[in-house]
Amino acid sequence: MLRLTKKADYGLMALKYIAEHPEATALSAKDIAEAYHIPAQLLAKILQRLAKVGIVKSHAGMNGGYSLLKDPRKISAFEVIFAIDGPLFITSCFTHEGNCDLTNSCTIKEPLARVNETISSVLKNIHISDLVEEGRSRTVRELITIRATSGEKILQAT
Amino acid sequence: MLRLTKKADYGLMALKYIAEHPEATALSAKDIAEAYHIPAQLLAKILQRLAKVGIVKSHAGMNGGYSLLKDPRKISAFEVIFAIDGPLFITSCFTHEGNCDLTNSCTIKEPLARVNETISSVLKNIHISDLVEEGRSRTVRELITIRATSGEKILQAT
DNA sequence: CAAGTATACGACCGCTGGAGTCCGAATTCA
DNA sequence: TGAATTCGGACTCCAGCGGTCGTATACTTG
Ligand code: SF4
Ligand code: SF4
Repeated sequence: MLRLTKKADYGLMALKYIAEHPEATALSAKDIAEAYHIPAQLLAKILQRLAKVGIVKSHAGMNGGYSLLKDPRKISAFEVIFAIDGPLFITSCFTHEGNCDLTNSCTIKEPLARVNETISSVLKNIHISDLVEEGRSRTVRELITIRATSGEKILQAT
Repeated sequence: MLRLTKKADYGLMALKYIAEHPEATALSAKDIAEAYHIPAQLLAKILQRLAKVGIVKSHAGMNGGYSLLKDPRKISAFEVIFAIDGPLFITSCFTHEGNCDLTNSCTIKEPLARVNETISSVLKNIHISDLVEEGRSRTVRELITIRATSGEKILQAT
């Protein structure tokens, strides 16, 4: 259930790695791949996707590589995942709007859409700068505070 | 990204349907399947899974079917999804503990685990009774209130 | 300019796992 | 007993993920 693709995983790792090495003007895909023992070619493709949406900048030629284009604090996990895996969400109706032929008879669609929204906002509030900080300062208390109240208490018609 | 399986989807729909019809002692899988236009056989298997974990009770024989075993308010979306799709989570390392061979070199694992935790708690706070209410009282303000603060502000070493 | 090194990009492929089907056995009601 | 129904596993089908390859292209250095 609810799996995050490995590509997105790699993408986040790579971004974190780049953010941790601001001294380098550009980091080649191969370097990053070797640092984490992940297939270089695959990482390259991922970074290309990220370059396309303007998260990262690519420098061709020797001593080339990738460098951050945006402030690490401004890059949310959401947009990274979105750029890599596309607009795929839990409901599978919702985004493709109506591929699931049950869209009208389904009564569960709307509540799930709200759950969807919730998860999205969680991811949107996580930035790769947070991941970097995570590595430096040990034992973090809480990265996210979430308070999801039980619903039925808030549930009231307007 | 982050897809919820259709089986889990169906499971939630079925449970909601059963919860909406407390007058019936038992509802056959076929009836529910026809109501939502989903394959009956598949739904049957889903309900069997739910019966196994004690969420629902199966009655064999004619006029048989399934009935809720627990209070709708006590059945969380989390346990339903868990029962159907198994312990599959976003990280894919985390639960299978160490199938991803990068577990040690990966620096992103822990933050993601926390995200995982967050999403889980969201699902745990949603019960099928909420879904039923959703259908009756129109225009619900908010089923879930979430406040995910930006992390870095809370981020402090102990 | 030419060589060498890097990314760019699309085609390609094996395989896992989700979606769905089938069928025989067990169970219960009439 | 017989009809109706669930039970449960085995099975097929196929989209999509993870990963590879090859070629085109762009840049740097000498
Ligand atoms: S069954 Fe309902 S919630 Fe699920 S994909 Fe179809 S319309 Fe959306
Ligand atoms: S790359 Fe890291 S976060 Fe992703 S599955 Fe492997 S250990 Fe877990």
